[in-house]
Amino acid sequence: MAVNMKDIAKALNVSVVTVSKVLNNHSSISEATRQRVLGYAKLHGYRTNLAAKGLVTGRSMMVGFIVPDLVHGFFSEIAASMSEVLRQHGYGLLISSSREDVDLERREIQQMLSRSVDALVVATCEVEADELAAAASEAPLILIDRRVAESRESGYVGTDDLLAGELATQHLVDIGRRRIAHIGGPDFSPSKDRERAYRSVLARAGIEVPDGYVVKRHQSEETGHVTGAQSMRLLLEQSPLPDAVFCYNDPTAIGAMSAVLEAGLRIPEDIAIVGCGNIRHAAFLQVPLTSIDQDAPLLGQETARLLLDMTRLREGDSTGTRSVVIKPTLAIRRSTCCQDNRQ
Amino acid sequence: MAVNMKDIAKALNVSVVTVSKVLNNHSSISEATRQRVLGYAKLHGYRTNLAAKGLVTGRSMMVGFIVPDLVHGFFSEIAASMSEVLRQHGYGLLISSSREDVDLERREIQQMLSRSVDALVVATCEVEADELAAAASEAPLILIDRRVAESRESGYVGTDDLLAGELATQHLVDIGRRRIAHIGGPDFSPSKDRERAYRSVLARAGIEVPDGYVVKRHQSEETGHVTGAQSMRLLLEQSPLPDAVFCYNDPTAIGAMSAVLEAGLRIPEDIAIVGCGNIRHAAFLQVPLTSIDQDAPLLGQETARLLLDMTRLREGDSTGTRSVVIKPTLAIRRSTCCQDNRQ
DNA sequence: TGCGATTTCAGGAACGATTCCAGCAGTCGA
DNA sequence: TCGACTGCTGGAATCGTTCCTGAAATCGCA
Repeated sequence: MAVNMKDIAKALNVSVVTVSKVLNNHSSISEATRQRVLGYAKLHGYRTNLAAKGLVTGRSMMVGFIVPDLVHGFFSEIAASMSEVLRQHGYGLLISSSREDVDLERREIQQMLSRSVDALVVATCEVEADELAAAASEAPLILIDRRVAESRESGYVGTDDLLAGELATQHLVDIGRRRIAHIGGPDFSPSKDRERAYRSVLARAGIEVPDGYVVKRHQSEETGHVTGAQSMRLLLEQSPLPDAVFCYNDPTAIGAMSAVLEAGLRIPEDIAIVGCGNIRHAAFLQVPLTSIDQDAPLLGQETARLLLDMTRLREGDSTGTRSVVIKPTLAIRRSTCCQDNRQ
Repeated sequence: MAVNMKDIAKALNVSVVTVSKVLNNHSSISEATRQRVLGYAKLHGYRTNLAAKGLVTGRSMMVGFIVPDLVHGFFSEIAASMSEVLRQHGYGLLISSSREDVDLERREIQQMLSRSVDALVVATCEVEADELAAAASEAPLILIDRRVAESRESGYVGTDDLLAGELATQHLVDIGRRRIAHIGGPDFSPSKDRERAYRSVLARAGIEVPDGYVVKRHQSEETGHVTGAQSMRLLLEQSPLPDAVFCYNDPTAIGAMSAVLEAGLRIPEDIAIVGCGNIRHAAFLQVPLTSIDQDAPLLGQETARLLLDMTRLREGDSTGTRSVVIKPTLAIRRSTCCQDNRQ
């Protein structure tokens, strides 16, 4: 069933080269042959074999995307919008999940390179920069969401996490809270920056952060809301009790909220909660959740753009920027505000 | 930087064939050469070029997955678990979204075939079976979630949607509701089966379905909760007012719930709601949502299994079954039950 | 009519790997 | 001493494309 160039060439009594030229819109082919080839190709449903094409052109027209968790709405939203832009440029998207496992991430990067992707997008859980630099030397690499210390070699697309932390914390200060706690995340740049901003906003406002007010738990296996609830229970043992919590992401905030409600306290009256990520159903939670919107679709689009730039770079036409940082915004809802401000 | 077999062969003064044999664990290579090749390969970070390998073996070790919406948790959960199983067998996953667009789906199928995937998994929005059959003749095809009329050629993995509809509706009957409405979905097998089951359970229970009690809206662009809310508003104009609604999926149910609450009615006291899909945060919604659990991770795993079977099929070793139907279960929460039964 | 210039096409090599088959030492048995 | 066998290695073809070089055909023009 599958027709290839050789078949067409044989059937039409021309050479394979001629067929190739017609199919790639090269000039220097007579209109008559052109039509014959085109006609036969369409009739028999000829389809380019991209693997073969890639072998000789050196471009597979595929982009690899490695995420820590595909089910996390943040990443799937990025994947979706990225894929959409890439598709329009003829690129396919090869996705795999590292499940927050450093070793697996390494293997998957190798695997992707083995499939000779034209570029690699990684939301890394890898701390060492060498491995990534090594990968970057083989294919254009874009780090997404999580920045790594020395990523000179690679591009970066992410959120302005300092601003994210600032918006969230400042908002809590603005609504009059003074005992503001924080639930942090794993040791990657986003949570570190968010925590840093949290501390500096409070310092600027002259508010102290008691020792037990910052909780971080490793969330290797369990999903975010489980660790969120556990962390919140720790905070509920503090005295004085916090009157607000900034959670470094939404799943954590969801867990925190359920722990607060279980303890018989009210949101936001007793404890206000801010999350980060603004997941799809944030407005429909037990208490509609105030959250920092990172605009995941935009992140995906910008990544795709940068990617296209970087792959074109080989062809000499560099446009410069290698790093895109997107400003987050605050979506205020019931969890920090007595008036239901559903967006 | 990139080392290939030719480089290794040249450096070690052996033939490419010898290198290939070592790397593929062929016997009939002396231990000495074996070690030399292996050593050199490891040292220089040799990596198989899977595109080249695929060209000659005819197996690209990639599976294509086409979904209507990547962001929908149901599909991303399937993708994640499927990818995990496939990964363990050396397969990569090429994902793309059809955005519920028949034309786009067709183009993406062609694109995947052009990349010579070893198998294709499609949650189709196509109603005509011909195109799919054509695709199936070129690569093993598995339909997922949505069944198409005559899919002899292809495999199928999905939920027992009749049972899903039955569980949901029967549950509403069991808790004493009698004015049970339904919000249906687009014209694919899952929603059709769920509606069919809804009607037959009610008929069996001797409960009538008034004319305006079944609402269906096209949800081309908007996300589920928007159409859910719109549909619910239509139901709220009915008289007598329904005292329960079975929504064909969770996003719709979320929208329906918010419309009910906005109208100043209580869930479940005035109107009970059942969804389907049991999305990740179903337990943390405004009112924790009773939902039909389709076990998306299991669906993904079974798809991967079936896939592996089907690709092995060429090699003569067929195991028979081409179709897997998974029994859903009922997850009862507040939206149908006054006692908070959070799982 | 003949020559160079120009269009139009064909052939061969390459891309990186696999696979089939042949060849070449050695070793063993007769 | 010779043939057969075994163990190891290499040559050549192949997969479907693209790219580069070169040849044939056409044409204009002297």
